[in-house]
Amino acid sequence: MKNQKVTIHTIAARLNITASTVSRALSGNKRISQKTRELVNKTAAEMGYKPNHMASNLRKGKGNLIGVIIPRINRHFFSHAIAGMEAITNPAGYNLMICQTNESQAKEIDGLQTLINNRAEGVIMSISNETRNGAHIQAATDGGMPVVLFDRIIKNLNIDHVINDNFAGAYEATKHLIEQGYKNIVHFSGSLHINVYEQRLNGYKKAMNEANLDVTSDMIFDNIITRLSGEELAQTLLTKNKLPDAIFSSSDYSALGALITFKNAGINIPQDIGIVGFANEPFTELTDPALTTLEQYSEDIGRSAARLLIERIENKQNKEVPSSLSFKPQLIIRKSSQRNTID
Amino acid sequence: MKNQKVTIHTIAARLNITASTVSRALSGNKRISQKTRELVNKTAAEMGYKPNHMASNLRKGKGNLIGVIIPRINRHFFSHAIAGMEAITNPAGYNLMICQTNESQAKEIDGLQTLINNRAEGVIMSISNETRNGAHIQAATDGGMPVVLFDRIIKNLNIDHVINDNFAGAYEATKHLIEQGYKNIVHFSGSLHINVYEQRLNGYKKAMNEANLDVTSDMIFDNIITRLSGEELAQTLLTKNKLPDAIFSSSDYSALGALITFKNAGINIPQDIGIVGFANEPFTELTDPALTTLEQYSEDIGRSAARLLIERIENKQNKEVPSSLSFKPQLIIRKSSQRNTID
DNA sequence: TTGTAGGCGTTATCAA
DNA sequence: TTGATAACGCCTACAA
Repeated sequence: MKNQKVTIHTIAARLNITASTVSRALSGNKRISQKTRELVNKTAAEMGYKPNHMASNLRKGKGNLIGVIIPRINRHFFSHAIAGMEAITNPAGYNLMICQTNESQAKEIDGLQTLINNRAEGVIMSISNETRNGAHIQAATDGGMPVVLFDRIIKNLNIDHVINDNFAGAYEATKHLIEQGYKNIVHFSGSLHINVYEQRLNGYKKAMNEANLDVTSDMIFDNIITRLSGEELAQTLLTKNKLPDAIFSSSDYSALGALITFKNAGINIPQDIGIVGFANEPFTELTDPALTTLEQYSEDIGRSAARLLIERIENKQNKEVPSSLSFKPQLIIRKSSQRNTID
Repeated sequence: MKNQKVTIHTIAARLNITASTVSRALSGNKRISQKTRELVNKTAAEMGYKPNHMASNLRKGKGNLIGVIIPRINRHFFSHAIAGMEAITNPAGYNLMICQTNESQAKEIDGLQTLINNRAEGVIMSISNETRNGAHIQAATDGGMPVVLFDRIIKNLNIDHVINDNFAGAYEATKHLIEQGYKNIVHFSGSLHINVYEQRLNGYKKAMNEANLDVTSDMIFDNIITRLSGEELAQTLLTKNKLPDAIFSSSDYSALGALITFKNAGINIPQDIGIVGFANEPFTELTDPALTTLEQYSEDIGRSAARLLIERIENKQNKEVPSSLSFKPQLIIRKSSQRNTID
C-alpha cells in the first residue's frame, strides 16, 4: 500500500485550486482565507502529504542541516558535546548530521565534502589525530561555509573555536601531584601537533618549572593515548632501573593501561606511583584505585560551539575577529594521586 | 573571498557549451569527447564548483541518505552498531544521518519525520524506552519508507529486523549462575514491553525452571537499568532480612550500581552474592570484582541491519516475508559470578 | 484572497 | 558528440 507521491500539485488538483495556494496554506502564509487553509491542511493530512525539504531548500537557497565532524562518537567528551549541540540546534530548527572520522584525515575531508555538497548551513568540527593541516577547512570557509572548531583545532586558522583550557587543566593536575610530594613526574602525551596535547604538555612543564623540578626529554612520551600504548609503555618503564614516582597522562585510556600494568606488577598506587588522567571517562571512577582526572565541560563546549555557528549562519555580516572561547577543566581528585591522605 | 555560486551553467557559459554537456562530463557519461570532459573537469576545479546534491537528488528522485534512530549514541552497543553500519553503507555510497532520541518517543517520531521529509532512502532504528507502539513506524513503511529495526524492536510489526538472541543469552547467564551454586537468583529487568527485556526475563525463567528453582514475582524487578536504580534497589534489598544470593541484571549499569552498593555494605562478591550484567560495557572489565556479562555482537548487528536495508532500498520488489536475524550473545565470565573458582 | 509564471540546479529525453 | 527543452517539488513576485 505504498503512497503515490503526493505533492502540492496533487493536493491542488484534488481541490481545484493552484499549487501556490496550497503552498501558502501549508506554510502558514497570511494572505489566505481561513477556510482554504483548513481545507488544504485537512486534505494534505488525508492524502499523507510529506513536504519535500530538498525541493524547498533548493528553492529557498537555504536548508536546516548542520554538520558535525568528530573523531569518534563513543568518547565521553564527544558524545556529551553532541548532546550540548543538540540542545541548541534543535530548538533553533536545525538538524545535525554527524560524521565520524575514526581519526582518519581522509574521512574527515570526505565528510566535509559531503556536507558541502548537501548544502549544510555550517559545520562544527574537531580534527582527527591524523590531520596535520587545515587546507580543507580553509577551503571550506573560503567557499563560504561557516565552520566552528572545537576541542581539537588547527592553530593559525582564523576560525571561531571553542576549546578546553588544556594548559590550565594540565598545570593544575601537575601541581596537585607535586603537592602530594611526587617529584619524578613523567608525562604521557598525544600527537604534539595537536593543540590539545601541546597545551597539556606546556601546562605540565610550567608546573614542574615553578616547583624547580627538571623536565628532561626522557620524561615525555609521545603518542601514548590508548590503553594498549599505556600498558606497553608501563611495561617498558618497569624494565628500567628507576621508575617515575608519578604519571600525568593526557588520556584516561593510557592512564588506565599504566594503572593496570603497574598494579599487576605489584606496585602500589598511589604510594609508589601516583597517576592522573584526563577527560573523566566514566570508567575512571571505577578503577582500583579510582583515577584522578580532569572533567571537561563537554556539554557547555558543545552548546557554545553550536551558538557560535548559528550566529555565523544567521548574521551573515562577517565579524572580522573570530570568537575564541575556553573552558577550564575541573580537577577531580580521586585515590590514584593522593599519597598524603589517610583514609 | 566567498565564492559566487558556481553551477553547471556558470561553467557552461565560461566554456561556451551547454549545461547538459557539463553535466554529462561531470557525471562520467560516456557520450562525450575526451577533450571536452577534461576541459570541463579542469574548469570546474578551477572555479571551485561543488555539485548540489539536493538539486541532483530532486531531479533523480533518489538520494543517498540513510537515517539511523537510536536511544543514545554513547552506549557501547549502539556506537559499535553504528560503526558496523558505516562499514556497509559508506562503500555502497550512502551517508548516515544519526538521530538520538534520548529514550523519548516524541524525539523518535520527530526524527523519523525529519528523515522522511529529507527523503532519506531508508531508516535503521531501535526504539526508545518510552515507545509503546509502532504506529509511526507502520505509517512510515506504509508510506513507502524502507525501515529495518534492530535490537529494540516492536513485536507484531511486519518489518525486517536484526536482534540479539536475548532469550538464549539470558538463559545461558542464569544457567551459569546456577552451576556456580547460586539458588536464590533475582532478576533486574527493564521495561517489560520492550522485547529485549521480555526475552531476557524469559530466558532467566527457563533456566530457573529447568533447575527446579522457583521464580516468584518478588524476585523480578522492573525498570532497573540505570546505575542509580541499581544502587537504590540494592539498598532496599539490604534492609530486608533475606538477601538474594545472586543477581542476573538486564543491564550492566544497574549491575554496577548493585555491585558497588553491596561492596560498600561489606558484602563479599561473588561469595555472598553473584552478579551478572548484560552488554559488556567497557567498564565491566574494571569493576572490583570484574563483572560477568554478555557481549552482544554489535558491529555484526549493525552490518546486518545495513545490508538488509540496502537490499530493501535497491531491490524494490517486495519480499513478502520480512527477514529476521538473530545473534547469540556470548557469555563473558569474570569474577563477579565465580563462586567455585579458587584463584 | 487567489492565480500565473518563472526559476532554484540538476538530469533525462529527444533532436540535431 | 552536443544542444535544446522540460521536469523534479517548491516558493514567490507580480498580476488579477
